[in-house]
Amino acid sequence: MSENQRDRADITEVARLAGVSASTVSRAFNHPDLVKLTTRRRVERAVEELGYIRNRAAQAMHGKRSATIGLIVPTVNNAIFSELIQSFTDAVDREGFTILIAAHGFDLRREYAMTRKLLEHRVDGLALIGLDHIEATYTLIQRQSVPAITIWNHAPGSRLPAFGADNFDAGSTAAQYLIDRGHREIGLIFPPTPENDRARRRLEGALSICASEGISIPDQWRLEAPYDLERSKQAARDLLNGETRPRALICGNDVIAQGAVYGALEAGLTLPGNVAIVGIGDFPGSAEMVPGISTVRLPARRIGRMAGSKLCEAILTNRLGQIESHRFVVEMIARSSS
Amino acid sequence: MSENQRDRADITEVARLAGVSASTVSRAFNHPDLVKLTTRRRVERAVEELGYIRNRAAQAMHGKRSATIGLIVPTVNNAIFSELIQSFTDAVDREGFTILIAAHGFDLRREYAMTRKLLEHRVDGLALIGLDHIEATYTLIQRQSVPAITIWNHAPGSRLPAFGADNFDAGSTAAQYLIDRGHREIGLIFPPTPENDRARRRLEGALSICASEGISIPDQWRLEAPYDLERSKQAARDLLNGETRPRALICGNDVIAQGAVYGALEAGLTLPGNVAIVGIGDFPGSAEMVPGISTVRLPARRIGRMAGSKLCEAILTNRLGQIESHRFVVEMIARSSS
DNA sequence: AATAAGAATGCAAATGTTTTCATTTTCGCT
DNA sequence: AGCGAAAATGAAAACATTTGCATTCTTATT
Repeated sequence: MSENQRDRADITEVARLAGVSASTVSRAFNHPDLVKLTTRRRVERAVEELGYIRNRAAQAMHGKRSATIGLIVPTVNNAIFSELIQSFTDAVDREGFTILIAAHGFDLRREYAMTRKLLEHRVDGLALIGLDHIEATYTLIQRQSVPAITIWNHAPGSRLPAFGADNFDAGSTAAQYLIDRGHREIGLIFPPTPENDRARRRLEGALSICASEGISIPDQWRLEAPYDLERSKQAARDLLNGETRPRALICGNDVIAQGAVYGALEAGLTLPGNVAIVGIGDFPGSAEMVPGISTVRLPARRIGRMAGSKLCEAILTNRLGQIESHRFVVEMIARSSS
Repeated sequence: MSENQRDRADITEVARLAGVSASTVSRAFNHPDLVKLTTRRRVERAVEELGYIRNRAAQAMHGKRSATIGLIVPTVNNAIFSELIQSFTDAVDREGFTILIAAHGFDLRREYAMTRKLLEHRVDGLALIGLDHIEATYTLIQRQSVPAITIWNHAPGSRLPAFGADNFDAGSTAAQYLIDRGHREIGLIFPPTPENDRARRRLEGALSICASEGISIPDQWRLEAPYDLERSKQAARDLLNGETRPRALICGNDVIAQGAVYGALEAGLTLPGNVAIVGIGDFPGSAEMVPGISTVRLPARRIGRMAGSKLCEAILTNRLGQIESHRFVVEMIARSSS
């Protein structure tokens, strides 16, 4: 039985109690300057007494904003995007928006489905990670004419405003760094790249530098591992236990680099003596680890903050479609792993 | 200029194009079995052609569900909750719900504000972390009669259904483990506990075991550090560089334990020879680290999955308010840090 | 004290759906 | 063919707000 007595007060009840019309209550919330101080007080008291909570859904129906922003990420599972998500969330929260979040697990078809889902909720803006998306996702966003941005990678000619670092640059920076220190026997551990433009660009950057320096990387020194400590640790162990092993390792990101360092340590190698390892990202933990991980810093917090505030700004000022991309510079951080 | 021509089709346009009434279109979405196959096809074609996306906000206004669930966490920033969030998100996604997420930074007043915010969006359910919340938050939830659960800690007498482990138990398990191995000189590094029931219970658990074993812990061996690698590393270094140093360390969670291990390594100590370290949580990375961190496992994925699916179930079947708490057992994982 | 301007408020329409109830269509039988 | 039942559809009300327009109340000015 237990009748679900959801007696949530609505605006008319508040109005009745305050002895005003519903319009006035609405105005008291949305345009407080239009209502006399004393009545505003009365409304506030009624709101308090009834425990009224305004209904954003009903607002949103009015062509008003839903005050939500959709954020679609590959995963929230590890350190990769956590700083980014946190700073993005903080930035939009400051403007009164709430995040609708969805994770697709590096599957771009699922990403499309989640995009649809978030659009059903009439998010006021949308943020995706990276530049690789299926055509359907792009056209969906375009047709709905919802302000959308892309975070984490920056490349010329991107179809949506992009806030991120040039990942080609990141990859080549890592490679150049090792080469500058005299390394020529270089191995690579990267995740699958077909649906991951960030990793792909990094890999391309690293390979292009190697090529231009006349360094070729044998196939058995090019391993694939997902962004997962256990798997990357295993990959590194495999690579470093081979009869011929590279003297340096470029990793697709810092999760892989962390795994690789552990793998190397367990294989009884010393860093950087026996093998040098560099990562990309400068994730939480990379600085504190012993040995600290040499890495190419992507300024996640700054990227998230700017992406969030620029998106909000575009929404609030109705300057849609003219969000300017921003390229963040990467920086090589040398630590003791290399 | 650039007239923002948001020509988003609505249900009546779809109806017009399909040559049916709006009701039929609505039914085609919500009760497909009630509409003839051929007209359903026609509707689908119209939907496709117009790029129509249904408006959940308008649905929600109908007393129908908003199909969103609010998740309020202290932080998404590091590894603490990432597994939990991911598994919770996956679980509710499977049932067609989307997550509205908010992070309050371990500030329970902000948590209250975010709770309000999410209720404005008419979330169908709400999940909070831990049992410490200000009174206003509890009454708010009660008054709105929104199904709400609590994740991560389980303690008798909790005011909301709780899905989590008994953190007192976790703390005492860690202490008992060290004591069983003959340790009596034990130090503690915990975060501030006033607004953090999980950490508080763990600390109480550890202290109670020590007390019952006749072990007293001097004040200078009890340090406070937030869940932050850098700070906890520093704390551990301070502690272990003192003229008298403990031979074992219990850490408030694995983030602190990881920092402590790094601190110990940098202080030139060997583990577990010079100092044994145990954490709580078994976060990602604790197993892979070298040395691996001995820790009390809290089954984050299982907790998140069950919490998500139980909450959805309650919402979908309208069995609100009768969600059953579930206590997950903890398990000591011995690795090489102790 | 009368008036005009401006401030404050209320009325009613509009928003995009879902759902109940009524009506129409279809279909199987005789 | 015609009937009744069942299936399919439509009309209209309802949901909780916002807002344009109209009305009423204040206040300052003469």
